[in-house]
Amino acid sequence: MANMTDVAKLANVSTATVSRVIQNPEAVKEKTRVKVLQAIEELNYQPNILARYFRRTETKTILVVVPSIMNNVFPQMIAGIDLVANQSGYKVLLGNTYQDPEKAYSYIEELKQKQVDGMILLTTRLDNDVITDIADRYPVVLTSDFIEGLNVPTVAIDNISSSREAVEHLLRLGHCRIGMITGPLNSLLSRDRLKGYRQALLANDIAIESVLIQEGDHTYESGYNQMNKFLALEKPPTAIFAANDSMAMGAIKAVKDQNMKVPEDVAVVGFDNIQFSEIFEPALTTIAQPLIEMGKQSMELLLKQIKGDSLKKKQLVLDTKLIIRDSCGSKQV
Amino acid sequence: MANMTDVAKLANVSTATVSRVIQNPEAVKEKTRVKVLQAIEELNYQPNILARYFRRTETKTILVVVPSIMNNVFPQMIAGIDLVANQSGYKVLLGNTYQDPEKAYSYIEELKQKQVDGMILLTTRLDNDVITDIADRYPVVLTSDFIEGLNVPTVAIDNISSSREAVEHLLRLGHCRIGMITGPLNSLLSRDRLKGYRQALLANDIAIESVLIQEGDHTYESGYNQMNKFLALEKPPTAIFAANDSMAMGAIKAVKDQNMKVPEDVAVVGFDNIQFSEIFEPALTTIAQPLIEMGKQSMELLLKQIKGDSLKKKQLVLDTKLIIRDSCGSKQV
DNA sequence: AGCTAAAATGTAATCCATTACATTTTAGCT
DNA sequence: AGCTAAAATGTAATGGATTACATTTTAGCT
Repeated sequence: MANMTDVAKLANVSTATVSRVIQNPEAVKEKTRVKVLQAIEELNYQPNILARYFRRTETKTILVVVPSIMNNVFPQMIAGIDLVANQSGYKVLLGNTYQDPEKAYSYIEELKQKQVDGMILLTTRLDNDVITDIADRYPVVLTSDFIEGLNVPTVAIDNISSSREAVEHLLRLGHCRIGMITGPLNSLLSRDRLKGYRQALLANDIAIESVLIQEGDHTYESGYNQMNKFLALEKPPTAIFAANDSMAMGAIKAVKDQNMKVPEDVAVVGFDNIQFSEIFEPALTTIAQPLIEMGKQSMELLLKQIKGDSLKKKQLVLDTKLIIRDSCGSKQV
Repeated sequence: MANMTDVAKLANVSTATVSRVIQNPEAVKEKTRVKVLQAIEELNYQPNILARYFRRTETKTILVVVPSIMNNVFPQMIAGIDLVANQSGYKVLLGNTYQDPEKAYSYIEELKQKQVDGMILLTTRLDNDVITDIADRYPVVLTSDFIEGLNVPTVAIDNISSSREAVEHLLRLGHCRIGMITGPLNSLLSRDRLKGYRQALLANDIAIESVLIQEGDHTYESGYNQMNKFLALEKPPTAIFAANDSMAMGAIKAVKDQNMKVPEDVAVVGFDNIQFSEIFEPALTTIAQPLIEMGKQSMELLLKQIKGDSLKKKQLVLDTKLIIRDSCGSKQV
């Protein structure tokens, strides 16, 4: 494999000139440029990227840390990230944590060791201090989990108001006994969605009943199981807000298995708008997150940091949208 | 940031010794090792990985080329790859092609430039010659698309016999007018699944009718549309083999929309066993691909190549499994 | 032609770990 | 003690692009 020196010799110039032809062609006279280009062609020269990375201490690679790529929402976010990254000449490294904070910390090491130019955290269970610390020192974007009080670049949705909107939709349809199946409450995101539920009820003078709040774990099965608890109640709820679509589907399945109907007997609203929620029967009424857009914006925000631009807006909150389909039985908004 | 020379000075040894302590500790006397380790500790030294990569011409990174990460089957394969890669100290770079061969070629460049140590292609539209060529020169694994006649390391399933099995299942249930919705026939995978369908019918002395074969594009919508064509036939098929689960679901939806029932009026069998096929109603009878396992095995195969081991078996064909659920209306095997 | 500023090019240091080869130290033996 | 083989350590070259700084060339002007 030919190196830069070979090219320089053949073209009868210095390596500096060859380098300039590659990096910054306008800085080289037309005539020399052509000469160098010919030499490159003739030797079939390709710059050694590893040498460049080493010299420049940059890798044109960013790391996306994700709890599990098999989870429905992440591939879309990653697709958005990848799209922008590609346009800007960056590569995307995948970091599965398998929910293990240990793993997450190991990815931070990669950032410290400059193996990557930046990092996007799609949700996290890391210590706030740690996040603040590395975000201070390296390009980092937090996506999806907005952590109040943290001054870290973030792209998120407003989980509280979105949940409120979902519940308000049920209220508007006349439901006043509304149950909620939450996500794991050790995560802020889950607590926020619960908070939105509470706010909506309170604003409508409906008392919060703790029997109407069940904690799930975002799986279809947990939605099924928690719904069964609701149905076993003396006075079951007439509507359910599930903190994500998988649980909503599980809940609906439980209703069906009791020979009852959705939305006639129980209305269900979900959250996420995963691909399948449209195909599911009844088609799920749900809160749509702009997943791809979130990915894109995260990458944009990261790029700005990498370039060293000062960020006017560090925290982006994107709009969600209530998608009305069939699981709540309403045609109007 | 301290470098190796700093450590060497502090520990009063040469950089060679420091390097050995890191790479090959047994080669260093206990006493010196401790001394060096202390110096490393004291200076908070971390080796410059980029320098190492450069020097060694290896990056401990592999590239996974995927048409679109948003497609249902790929995240699972990637998860399998990632698992094994992690265990072996490799990182996974994501290469979305967005179905664009141009993009795929650009990823091959990364391989050539030694930006990655190896590459796993999850399906591809690349020229056979190109694949053979780079597989000759670099560690490469082809996953999912088994290309006959190509002597390239491959992990795949037997699409032909799996499809045959799916159709035989329908035959066993007494169907003799069986339609097929294929994938895009410019892909070998799709043609193989069609071939299996043909073989099953022929083996049972049933003539192939071209009206009973419709080409879809793997989307839910195409399944829906092609099914409608079948239903418009004078003598519609009583059973359908869809080349993937999404199309199977679309087909079922079309049947339902005509106020007919699955499996009573039309039996449907799919392919892939995506997560959702279990939740879908009726739960899909389908061919399960061992996606995670395929990912794992691909990575193992790649690792062997990277290590330079000779491959006893270059081509792995993993078993699929017919998962009988409700969409064909059978309880027996 | 002669001068100057700007443009183009060259020189050589730099980034830092790795490793082939050379040298020194150690251990085991008579 | 003296010898040898083995173990441990050191020396210094190497990988290849980048770039600050120095030098040369060019263009534009009087």
